[in-house]
Amino acid sequence: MAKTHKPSTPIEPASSGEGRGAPPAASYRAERAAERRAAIVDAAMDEFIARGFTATRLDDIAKRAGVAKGTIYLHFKDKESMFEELIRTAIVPLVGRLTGPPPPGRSVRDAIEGFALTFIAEVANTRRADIVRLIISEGPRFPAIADFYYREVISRGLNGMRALIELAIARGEIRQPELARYPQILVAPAIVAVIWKSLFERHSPLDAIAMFRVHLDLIFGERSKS
Amino acid sequence: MAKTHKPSTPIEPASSGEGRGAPPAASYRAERAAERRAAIVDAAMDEFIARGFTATRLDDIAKRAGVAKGTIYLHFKDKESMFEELIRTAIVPLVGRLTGPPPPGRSVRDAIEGFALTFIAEVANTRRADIVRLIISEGPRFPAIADFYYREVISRGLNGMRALIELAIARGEIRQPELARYPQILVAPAIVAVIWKSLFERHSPLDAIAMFRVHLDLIFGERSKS
Amino acid sequence: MAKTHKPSTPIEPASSGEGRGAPPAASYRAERAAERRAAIVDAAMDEFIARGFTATRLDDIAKRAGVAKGTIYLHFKDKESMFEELIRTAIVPLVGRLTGPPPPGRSVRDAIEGFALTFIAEVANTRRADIVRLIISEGPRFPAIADFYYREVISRGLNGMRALIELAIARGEIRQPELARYPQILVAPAIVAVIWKSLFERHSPLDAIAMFRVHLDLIFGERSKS
Amino acid sequence: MAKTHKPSTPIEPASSGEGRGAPPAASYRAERAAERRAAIVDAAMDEFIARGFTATRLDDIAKRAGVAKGTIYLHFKDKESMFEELIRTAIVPLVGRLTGPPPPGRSVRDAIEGFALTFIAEVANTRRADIVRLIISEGPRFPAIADFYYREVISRGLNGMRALIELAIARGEIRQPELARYPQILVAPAIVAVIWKSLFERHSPLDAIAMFRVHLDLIFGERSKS
DNA sequence: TATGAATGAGTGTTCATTCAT
DNA sequence: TATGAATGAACACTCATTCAT
Repeated sequence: MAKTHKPSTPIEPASSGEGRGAPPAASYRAERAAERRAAIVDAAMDEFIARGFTATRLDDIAKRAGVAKGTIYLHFKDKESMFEELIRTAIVPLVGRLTGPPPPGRSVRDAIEGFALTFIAEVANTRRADIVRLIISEGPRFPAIADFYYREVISRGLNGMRALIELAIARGEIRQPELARYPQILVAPAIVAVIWKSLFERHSPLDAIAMFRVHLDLIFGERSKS
Repeated sequence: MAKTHKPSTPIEPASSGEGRGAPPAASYRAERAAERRAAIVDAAMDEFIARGFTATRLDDIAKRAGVAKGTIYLHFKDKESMFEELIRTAIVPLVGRLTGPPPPGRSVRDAIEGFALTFIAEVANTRRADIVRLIISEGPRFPAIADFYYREVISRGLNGMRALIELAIARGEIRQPELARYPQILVAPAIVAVIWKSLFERHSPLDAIAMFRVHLDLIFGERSKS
Repeated sequence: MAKTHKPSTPIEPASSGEGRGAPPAASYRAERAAERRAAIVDAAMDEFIARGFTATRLDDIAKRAGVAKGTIYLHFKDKESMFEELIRTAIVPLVGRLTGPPPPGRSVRDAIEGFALTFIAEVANTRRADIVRLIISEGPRFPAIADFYYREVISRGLNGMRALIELAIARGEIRQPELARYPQILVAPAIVAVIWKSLFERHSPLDAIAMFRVHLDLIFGERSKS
Repeated sequence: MAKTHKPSTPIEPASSGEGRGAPPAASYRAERAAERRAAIVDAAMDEFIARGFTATRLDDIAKRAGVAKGTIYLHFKDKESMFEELIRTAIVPLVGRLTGPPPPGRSVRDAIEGFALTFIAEVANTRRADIVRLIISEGPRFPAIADFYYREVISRGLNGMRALIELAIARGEIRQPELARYPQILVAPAIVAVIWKSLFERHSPLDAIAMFRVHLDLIFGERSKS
């Protein structure tokens, strides 16, 4: 009954007409609404992750969020659009952090390793891993989600990776020019780690970071020191 | 909507059995029962793949299989055991082919490449890719499936891979001894290819075989010719 | 699985055209049919008693009788007529014994006591008690059964009782002439005993015979000795 | 078909309850809920009486009660607990009236006759007779019902009767001390009357009250006048 | 005659969605 | 805005009955 985890995503209220700078006194209602919405989003995420789209009951979401069932319909048109909106808002915040900053003065390997560590720490080892699994699960039934995800995350991410790889090739860090054609190879172990966590962690724990380092050694050549 | 693929698994009738004094030659009844069962299995696989476990309706399976709803219950106890049995019988036949034969005189790379080509041809580019996705999707809700799959497929497969890697290290084909600790790296691109096919093939087709060859180049060093 | 109780009623084969004196050699089939029918009747009785008409499954009857489900339909038109026929054949044999013989030289009390002891021994303390309960249960839904039972058992039985009561009044054994108008009073404790056995025997066992003797004492006056 | 009787039991809403700050006066919602629940209880009683537990369809109950099928599940967990709860609430109110008040200054016979008249008027000649028949019918399949009924009704009722009988013996109204051991005899004709009404009233009407008076004459001796 | 696989209408139960309060 | 009782379509599963063997 008790909710112990924090909302996975910062949510902005979408219902009221008041902007950010509305008088704080009058916006009490809007704040409450935003809180409720956040609670619903958070509860829904948990339930969808645990049961998948179809098997999730709005009743359970409402109970977990501490609101009445009807309240959900004040924030979302129906179960399906709630799900789609959830997936969107859950993933977008990640993209900026992962593809955003280009490499400073460090080696490309360090940059990629930094991204990978961030990804593994913030995705593979958190509830977000299950969101990725959820996208894999429900994607085919929600073309809109697959489309959105491909457009906003996959293609951007791969382009970012490709740019890094090309830079590394130019710098001589990577000697496999073909790799630029398949940036998926670069992230494949991270994807596998995410799936592994969801399915087999209890059968045999996996040290995603160590695995990824070995993978980088394959690509960049073994590290001299460290 | 059209069913064009062949039944994914050869199924033997499990329930009927011929009457006491029946001629040992396959009786007409037993044959018919086996046919019906195969039709149900095939139809169920299609539906489960298309909709996931919960959203699949037995009515649709029956309609697609061309039998009455009640007939399903002559072959399976309930929806859940049907699903579990399907997953099992769909995957097991693969394992033998993929882990079975140890490398003859060829190089380890050739052996692995052979396996990978088989895997990609028979899984990534067929309906079985969706079965893998189904396992990823429903695994967490069907611990029995995750258990079975880990025991029968994953651990065996990884052990096979590890043995090959160690052989390659001994022979000097691979220079990264750490790779033996993470055989997952070896197969990661194949997994990613499977997922890609299910979700993004229509956004951007992926040449799984070419990708895997680049991956092998990373591991074994670039091929001189070919 | 094993059937240990004996068939509750002697059943005559009703299907073949052969009379009783048919050549014993040629009647093997008829005998087998009669056996099967008896097994079905017996199994059906058990199941109907245990579950009532609607909740009884023909599958269970067939299994218990050791025949195939279809075989039942060779002997009975459908579930409903099977039930009605069962009730009829189960009750009729009793009527003769209970109302049949008029009192010889003994006192009326002894005659009634003899009947009552027979009834209690052969009904209240056997499976037949449950048949009575079954009639009470299903009677309203099977008017044909209530009609039949009233005609063949109740009215005859009450008339027999009434005759006995009037005889006892004429002889001075009973001093309550009104009793002849309500022969039900005479048998009421036996009915109550039957119901009690079915419902409350495990809560508090009831000595039906002793109770009935006390009841007879009320009617005939206390017995001088015993 | 027409529903003319009043709901058999005053029911209080068990599930809804008024919101936190709701006025303590019975809210409109709570009233409506109680009404609906009463309608369901009433309709269910009718259907169960007419068809027995298994043959009764929730669809019919809902239709008769004028509610949707799902509404039933707002008040009862499932068909079985609905049935058990119905039986309980249908019987309990009777017990108080029947066993409650000990005899004032009147003769024991008058007290018992008073009880019997009440019982016959309120049970044998009303729908409650069918409830008794229902208990007889379904008791063996619902041990919880038989247990409850034995505990709350039978054992209390018999104890009450026994106390009355012993009082009558002490006062010299009854000369059969053995009767105290079988209070069932006292009520047997009432039970028989109840069953008779359900099964054979249309074949031959029974004047339960007159019959019971004759029975009392047997026990207490014939009444001087009347 | 006997079988039991196959059928499909029927039933209990669930749950997304609505709407009076 | 928030509620949660009410709805009713939908679905898993059952079982009396049929019929090809």
